[in-house]
Amino acid sequence: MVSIATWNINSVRLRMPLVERFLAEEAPDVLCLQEIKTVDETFPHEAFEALGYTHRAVHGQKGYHGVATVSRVPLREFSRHDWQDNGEARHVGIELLGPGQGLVIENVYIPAGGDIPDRTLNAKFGQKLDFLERMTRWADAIDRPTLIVGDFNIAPLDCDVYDHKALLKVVSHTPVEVETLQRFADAHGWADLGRQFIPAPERNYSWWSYRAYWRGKDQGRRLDHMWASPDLARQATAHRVVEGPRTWDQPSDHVPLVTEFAL
DNA sequence: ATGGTGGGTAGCCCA
Repeated sequence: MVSIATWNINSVRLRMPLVERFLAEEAPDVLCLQEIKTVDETFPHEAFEALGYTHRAVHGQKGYHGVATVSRVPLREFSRHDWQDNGEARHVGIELLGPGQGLVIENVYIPAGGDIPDRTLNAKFGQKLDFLERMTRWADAIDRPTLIVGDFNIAPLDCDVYDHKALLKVVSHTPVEVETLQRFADAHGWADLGRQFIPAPERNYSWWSYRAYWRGKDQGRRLDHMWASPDLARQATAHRVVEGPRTWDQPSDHVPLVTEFAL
């Protein structure tokens, strides 16, 4: 069995105590982090190594964005894509070398897209859609079992948000984003593991805004995803959303997902 | 009724 987790940590240095608790409790073999907000030189390598996570691929950036994949099983860095061609660190791909040998894990942080869902008024929204289009062309050429995980910043299904109608004009749930993400899904035939194991319309959220969480109304959205190649999806044996960390001290606004594979 | 919270960086940008 190989277990793989993904978590938008929103500053790995600030939240290392939460990461340590999560690793102690869930013990995934591989953890894919997004929004580490630091570069390789200031990444908390020692803390991960002390817990046995001695393998890593860090694609960091000072202050913003940044992704890292850490592991207690051997891996090698496989690729780094810049689908906006603007230098932002939003992807790192690895290949497992020991248990799960040959599996490719793509760790991605899709741009949030700003506040206004109109590319003529908000360049960030256009950049988000363009990022997805370029990912789609890339995915069309994938020819080996691959798992893609991360913060997609899109909640695709009606039941992936607390109020579908109210969020139709809110970036993360607009029809044009959902349609663009669907074209990405179709390009490789990705299986959405979150919904393979927690079928619609069951409640399934991974993010609650800092602004609204205090209201206590469970106004969540499913922005984080784990998608598998068709053959790999059949080897997935369990999947869970670990909501506990959202209630821990100084939490990320996202919670981790974990999938287990019979590999 | 158009706020609210949070992180990193530097004298605001991003989410």
